[in-house]
Amino acid sequence: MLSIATIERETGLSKDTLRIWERRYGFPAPVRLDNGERAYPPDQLEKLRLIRRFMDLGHRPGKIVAAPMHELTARMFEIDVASRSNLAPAGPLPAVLQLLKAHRVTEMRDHLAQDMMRLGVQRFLLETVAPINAEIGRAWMRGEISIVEEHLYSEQIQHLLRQAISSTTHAGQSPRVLLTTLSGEEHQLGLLMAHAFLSVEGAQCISLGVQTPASDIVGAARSLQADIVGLSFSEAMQPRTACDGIAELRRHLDRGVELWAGGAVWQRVRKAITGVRMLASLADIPPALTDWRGRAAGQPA
Amino acid sequence: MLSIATIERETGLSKDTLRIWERRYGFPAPVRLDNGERAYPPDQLEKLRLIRRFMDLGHRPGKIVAAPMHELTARMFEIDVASRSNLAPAGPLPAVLQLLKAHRVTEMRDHLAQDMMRLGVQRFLLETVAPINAEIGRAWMRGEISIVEEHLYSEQIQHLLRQAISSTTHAGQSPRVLLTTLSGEEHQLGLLMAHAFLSVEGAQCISLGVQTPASDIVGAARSLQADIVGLSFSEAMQPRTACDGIAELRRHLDRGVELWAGGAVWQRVRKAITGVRMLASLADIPPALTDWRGRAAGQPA
DNA sequence: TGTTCAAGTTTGTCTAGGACAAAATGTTGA
DNA sequence: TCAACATTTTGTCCTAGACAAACTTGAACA
Repeated sequence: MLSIATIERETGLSKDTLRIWERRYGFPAPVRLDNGERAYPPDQLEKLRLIRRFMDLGHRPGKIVAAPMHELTARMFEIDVASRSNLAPAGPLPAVLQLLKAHRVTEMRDHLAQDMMRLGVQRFLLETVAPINAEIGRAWMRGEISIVEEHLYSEQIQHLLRQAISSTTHAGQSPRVLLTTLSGEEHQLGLLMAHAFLSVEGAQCISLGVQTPASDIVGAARSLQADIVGLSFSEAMQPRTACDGIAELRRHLDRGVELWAGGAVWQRVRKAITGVRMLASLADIPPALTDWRGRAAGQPA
Repeated sequence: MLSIATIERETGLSKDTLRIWERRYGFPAPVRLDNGERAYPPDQLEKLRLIRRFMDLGHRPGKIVAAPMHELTARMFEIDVASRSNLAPAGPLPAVLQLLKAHRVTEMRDHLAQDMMRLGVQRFLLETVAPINAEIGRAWMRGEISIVEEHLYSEQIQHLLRQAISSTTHAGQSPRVLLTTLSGEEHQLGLLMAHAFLSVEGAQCISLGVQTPASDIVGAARSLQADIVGLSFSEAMQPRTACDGIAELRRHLDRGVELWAGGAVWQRVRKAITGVRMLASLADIPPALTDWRGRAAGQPA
């Protein structure tokens, strides 16, 4: 039996949201301990995870929270099938995933390294890493892989990407991009992917790692003379939180500094935020850079 | 003016905690918007950050939350002076710190890289990285450097160490060490230093990164056939929490698997825990490895 | 002097249900 | 087809009380 705090941590749904769903839709329906606290059975956590996936796809809670589990799984299965046919068929994906599930780490790393060499960093990121990330996310939702596999995979990718970054030129390139995530966003992988992508595009990246408070970012952008501040948001982040955080930062950041916000969250956010460039995919980076360089050439300092 | 959600994100203090502190200690004391919502002035965020530092040092809120700001800054200053006298300043330290404070990242990286080449990975870790880490911790306490500098430094060291790790042999070495940290311990640097150190000592390391739940570690050690599970604890961790966590893990871990606990916390812990090897410094690793190899040679599988 | 145990205090998390603004959706008219 | 307005949906914030876990204190004992 799981506490409301555990459910919040595991699903990313706030305690307030969990309580109000219970009041409005009758689900989740935790049993009560003697002291009146909610205690959630594990299968309700599973259903909440599934609901979370629907919400991330843009569905609204009123239509899905009260729906029976079998209906949800059936509908999600259809979506899975549909989305899978979109993507580049198979390729390195099943092989890497199988090696991962078998905990054959060394072989997985070699496989990925070979792929990176074959495709180049950018295509590797777009055609191999991004799809595998997505598939791992789905597999985790389905309970097919555990935290351990996720960590193993993440570590290997980190090693590869940092190697790629190390081998690019560091000095004197433009634009200068300051990369980080806001407090509360602790996912490194998206940030690192952006770093690698930008580096091979010839940008000069300075990464602060994850979780830099907004006020410190303002100061850092100034003292490091960044042209652009790039923030990464993971898919798990609430769109609301992301929007608030980035709007707050935009308000304090110097006018001359651009603010780019990357990550899958932005696919779910419609409304643009003034002065912020939203990059819902790594593929949006090259045109954004071309843009910037055009403008920089037009108005030299 | 900042909302309660922003304060939660920036300080890591939950909304519930912020509200109850206000009720009990009279601080924070946000103004109210027309609709009754709390709006915090930025200087209260600053004080909350300082309070957070005290809490991380083991202080309790009742004694510090209501204290006036000047008293807190004064006490923090004393703590810094006290901690400064412990260690003598050393060789490459001032140079790197100065470059860091000046945000001359590229030069700092080159300086560190050169040092690693000159000394070798192990001496580099013991004689350069560890002292600089300590000095940066103190400087941060003193308020001489900000989170930004800490992040910049940490990123550069990460790059260097991962490069070092990549260049070691991966296959077939012994012992097999599974490296990670427990949930709640999110500091990567110590883990990565141990990883680099063990790798050049000829151990075969598999890192899961930070924050792996204890139950998952048990399973991972089994399926990855680890000889040793290595956990890293940062200095910020409470000794009590560290002891409880590691004892819990020892109870569930298979008998045949050794458990090594590294990090500066163990200098403050007197009582040994049965079945756990405590390594208060990186320098304790070589004898521990020699030990293990002696035993492994005596009792071959 | 140091350790162990019980009593007392501090502290964070949980509860309930009401209120409201922002976002999404539905409806009307140009 | 698009813009403007009305309605519904939805998440976050509010107050204030309760309680258990964590920590501190003090007494009793080795």
